[in-house]
Amino acid sequence: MTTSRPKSPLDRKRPVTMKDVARVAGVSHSTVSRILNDAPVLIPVSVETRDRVRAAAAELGYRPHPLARALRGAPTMLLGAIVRDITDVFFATAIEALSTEARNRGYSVVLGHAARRVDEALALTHVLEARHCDAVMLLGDFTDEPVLLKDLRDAPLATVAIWHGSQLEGFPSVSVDNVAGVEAALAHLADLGHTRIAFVGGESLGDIRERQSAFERYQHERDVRVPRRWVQHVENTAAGGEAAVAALFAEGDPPTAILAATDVLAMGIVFAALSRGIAVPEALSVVGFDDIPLAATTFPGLTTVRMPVAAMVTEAIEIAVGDALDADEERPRVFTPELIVRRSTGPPTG
Amino acid sequence: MTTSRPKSPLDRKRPVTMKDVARVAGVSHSTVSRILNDAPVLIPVSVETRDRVRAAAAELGYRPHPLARALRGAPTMLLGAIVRDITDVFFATAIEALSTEARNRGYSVVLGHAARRVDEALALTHVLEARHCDAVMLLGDFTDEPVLLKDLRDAPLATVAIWHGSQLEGFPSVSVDNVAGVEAALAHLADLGHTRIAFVGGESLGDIRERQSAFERYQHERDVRVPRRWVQHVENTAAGGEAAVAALFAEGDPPTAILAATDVLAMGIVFAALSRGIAVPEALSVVGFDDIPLAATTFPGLTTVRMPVAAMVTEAIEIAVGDALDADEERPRVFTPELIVRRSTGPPTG
DNA sequence: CTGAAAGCGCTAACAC
DNA sequence: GTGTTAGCGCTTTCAG
Repeated sequence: MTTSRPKSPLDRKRPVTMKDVARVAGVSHSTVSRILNDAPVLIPVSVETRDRVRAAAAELGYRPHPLARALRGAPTMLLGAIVRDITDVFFATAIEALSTEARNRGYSVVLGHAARRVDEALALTHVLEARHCDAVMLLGDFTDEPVLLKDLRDAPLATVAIWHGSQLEGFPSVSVDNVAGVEAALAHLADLGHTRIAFVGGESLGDIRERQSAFERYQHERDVRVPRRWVQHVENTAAGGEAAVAALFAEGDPPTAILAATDVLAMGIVFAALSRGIAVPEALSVVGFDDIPLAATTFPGLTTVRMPVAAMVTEAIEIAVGDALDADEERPRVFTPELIVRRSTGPPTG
Repeated sequence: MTTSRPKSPLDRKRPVTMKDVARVAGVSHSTVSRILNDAPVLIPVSVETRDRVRAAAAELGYRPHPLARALRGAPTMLLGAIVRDITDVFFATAIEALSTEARNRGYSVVLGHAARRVDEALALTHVLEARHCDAVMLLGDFTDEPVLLKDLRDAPLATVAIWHGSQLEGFPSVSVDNVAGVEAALAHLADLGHTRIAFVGGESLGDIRERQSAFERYQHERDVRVPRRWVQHVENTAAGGEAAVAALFAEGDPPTAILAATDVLAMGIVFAALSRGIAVPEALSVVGFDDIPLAATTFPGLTTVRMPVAAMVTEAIEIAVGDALDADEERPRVFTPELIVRRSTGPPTG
């Protein structure tokens, strides 16, 4: 009796059901359910049967079948995450945070991976119809995937948008105060004595766009003339950073500091600068945005605007599945980022 | 009729069921099922009814309920992915590839995120019991989570291990030929004229360990004496690379080339070298492992051993859910990596 | 060609 | 205390 294995790898065939447990324990199907779900406090069950049933369940290696439960109306405890590009380090970090926070609440994350499908129309058909999530979170900007958004809007499914720039459009959203972040960064550079500051941004989507306008407005308000060349649009990769540096330092009159729209870009910039003998921060200060893990461990450590990723993600989950059932709470939650000063910024020399 | 919206955002309450469609179309429940599932080729259905039903379904915005289907034995089309650390760029890339390949086959990926839970015993309880996946893939080395592995082994669930070092242990596995990769890298360095080669590796898990032994064996076989200091163990981050460079160049007698166990490390090394005025590749050649996206775009481009990620992931999916039902196909599939030569390696000078 | 009915595994009234 | 029953939404015989 005690030597029987709960389950051999071979009976992968038919999973053990409650009925099996019931048969072995010599009770009914529903009694098993009651016991295994700990309803007993309310509806008393004899200790004896309980033990018998528990033993049987253990012996057979019973595992509840979540689908059947879900069919009865129980939540699936699955959170859909549709992310633009999980290859982007920032979003990978965000997914990790999402996964962690979700798990703390008993949820798991299923990846939507909408990323650039041509048959964009199918995105939802797959993500939604086939995957029973309790809610879905949009990570990043999806304005260029209107079909997805429409489907989501029409679906009987709680959806919340995170980092979708600030522009809400039918979904509750969680975003970051890009203006505050940019201002903190620029104020820091100004304090150090910089006046010749360039901006480098990736694709003009959501947050990136906001950061750029914040930059331009800030400088404009202070009557700082920013040469057109000092606002660079490149790919949001390290290579993009390299390209930006190339452009910025091609002619004379280079900036003494660069505000990059993301840390990935910033790292590319630092890398490119170092490799052409431009000392950081002595000859060039660089500040990034996001505070991805690499930002701290890279050398020199990157001064950056930290995104409160965990808090934002937590809030999003709360909105999506939380008890805060304030119906149409569509007002955006905006979080304030924090400037982290490391080694990549310093006073301009010369 | 034509102006009725399929569904207002407000009836998030009760999803439209087949019964609803049936009622509207004036047919039975099961007829709807037949039509909407295109069984009609075999079991003919009058064109008229079909159209009527389709119209009704469209009008009501009917969406099949996947759980009910799954309950009937249909696969859930969900693939569990348990990954050590999704923050690791390499694994993030792998997840992306997995997601893409999975989607090509109609599957979605649910993130297990086993990463370092103290209550490791619960891992499976959550990952498995609550999430009806058709199969699960283990990405990385999990030898330090025996409970997880045991649960998985006992579960009625196809599991395949990818990048778990080579050591199979009860699961079919897909891995990479680390020996071949290391040999290619070392041969390349030797061709360039290097003899003073160091190895830098992260935590001694799975693949990393294999790469280190491959390195040691290769040198040993050629009677190359490797000072103990030339095999560095550091954190698998850019900071780790920095630490390794610090150690390697602390005393005289530094190597002229470094083989890093991962690209992240290699990047840290290049970064650290550049920042202390050690030219790459003139004064120091660096080769990485993995070929993460950053490797190509970084400056200088990283010479590295490319991991055939997509192919490996595809194979894993094939094994897990494919038709290749060769029962106990537990022989490991091993893929051969390919050396990609970029700018971070060159002949030693001086 | 189409309807009735059973049943997937589970929970929750509602009996006894 | 415990068994019976119904039903979640869907597919699938089996009868017409």
